[in-house]
Amino acid sequence: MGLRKSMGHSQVEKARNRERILKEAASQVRQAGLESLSVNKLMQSVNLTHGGFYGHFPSRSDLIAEALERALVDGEAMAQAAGEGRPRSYSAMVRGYLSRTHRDSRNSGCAIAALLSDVGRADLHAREVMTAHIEAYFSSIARAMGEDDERTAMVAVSTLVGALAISRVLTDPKRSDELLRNVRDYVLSMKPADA
Amino acid sequence: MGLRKSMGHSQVEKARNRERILKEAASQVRQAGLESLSVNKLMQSVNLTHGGFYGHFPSRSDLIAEALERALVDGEAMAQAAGEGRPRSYSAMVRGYLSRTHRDSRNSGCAIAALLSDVGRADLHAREVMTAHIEAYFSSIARAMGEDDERTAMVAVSTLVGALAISRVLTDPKRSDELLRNVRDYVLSMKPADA
DNA sequence: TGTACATCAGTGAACGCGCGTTCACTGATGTAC
DNA sequence: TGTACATCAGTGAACGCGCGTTCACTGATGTAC
Repeated sequence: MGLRKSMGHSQVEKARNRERILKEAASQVRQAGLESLSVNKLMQSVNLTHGGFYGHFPSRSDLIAEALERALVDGEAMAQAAGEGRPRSYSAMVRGYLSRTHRDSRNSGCAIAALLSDVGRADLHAREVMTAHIEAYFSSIARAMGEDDERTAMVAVSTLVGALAISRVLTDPKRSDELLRNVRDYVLSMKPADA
Repeated sequence: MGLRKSMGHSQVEKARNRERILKEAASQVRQAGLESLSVNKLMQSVNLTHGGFYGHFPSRSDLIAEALERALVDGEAMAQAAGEGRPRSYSAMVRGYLSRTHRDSRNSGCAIAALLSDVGRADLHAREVMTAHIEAYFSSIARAMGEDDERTAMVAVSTLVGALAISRVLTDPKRSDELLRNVRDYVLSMKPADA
């Protein structure tokens, strides 16, 4: 039938479409797992046809790798959003991370927690991508704690990520809230006596 | 072609085959994720044909639910194995959980860590199955700590599970080992002054 | 113990379906003059 | 500014493939006598 409307054929439009595809892919991957991504469904959900996909990405697996990176970056951007330029305090980071809001917004929150066990069994490239973001998170938490070595920060990150992921499994909302509160209070107390 | 050999047609054999299918399914699910399970491949890997599957399970999704439960039970059995009847000490539990051996044996270790983010986005039934095992793990760790409430145990479990899952993502083996050691030492120190 | 036969565990061809990927095509874009 | 045309973003039919599931069939099991 040809083109349905006056649809975009400019280079600007192409770049915008690539961005829309990637953003949607990052969201879908975070919601349903790395391997859940379907080229057909993805293109439909940004109102394009499946054939056009290959003008933007060489293959589904390349897209997945980029979508993982994007999901991780988006998660960090969200964490810093409330910080208004300056780095957020340790307390604000922990409270935000272990909040009910974060637990309930899987399509925009921390992608480390959302894709942790998926990436643990994924190919080396995916693991490299996430490793870089985990290391960055270690540093970021260490800085916020005011520690000069990362040892406590590694523990704190393990606890934050584990607790958030577990809170998404527990079926009783009250029990899940309770876990978040308990762990939040504990992790807050991990920071050495304040400045 | 009919049957290839004198293959099992007895009820005893059927029960044994069901068990083989389920055990293999639990292993595959743990290795590659809940949704990775393929009826064809699964039956091939236990040397049966795909059609026979439906004599054992009503559908793929029923099998997945049973395989998840099995994986969780197997993981607990493994944790208790070294205990020789008596419950293992807190120290032994933590050291075993955060060992390189456990990290590297994904097809027999703790299924909570292996399937954490998968189940976090799975259907209610899968979440219920894993919730029961998480709660049991909270209790088990609380008992081993000698605590009368579970609050510290919830933190310890979050930390153990998070650290194990992260250790499977990190691409540098030395860095992964370092994480396991740091978290192990920290979690060991969470037990209140010994009896 | 031996024979006749109903049961049923497992086989393998067949089904419709959705997948990732390819490709000839369409028509708007944007450049050359 | 206006016209001619090469480029190329996006379309949608088609491909081979593996999937979950069904089913007529085979032949060993195990029961009735």
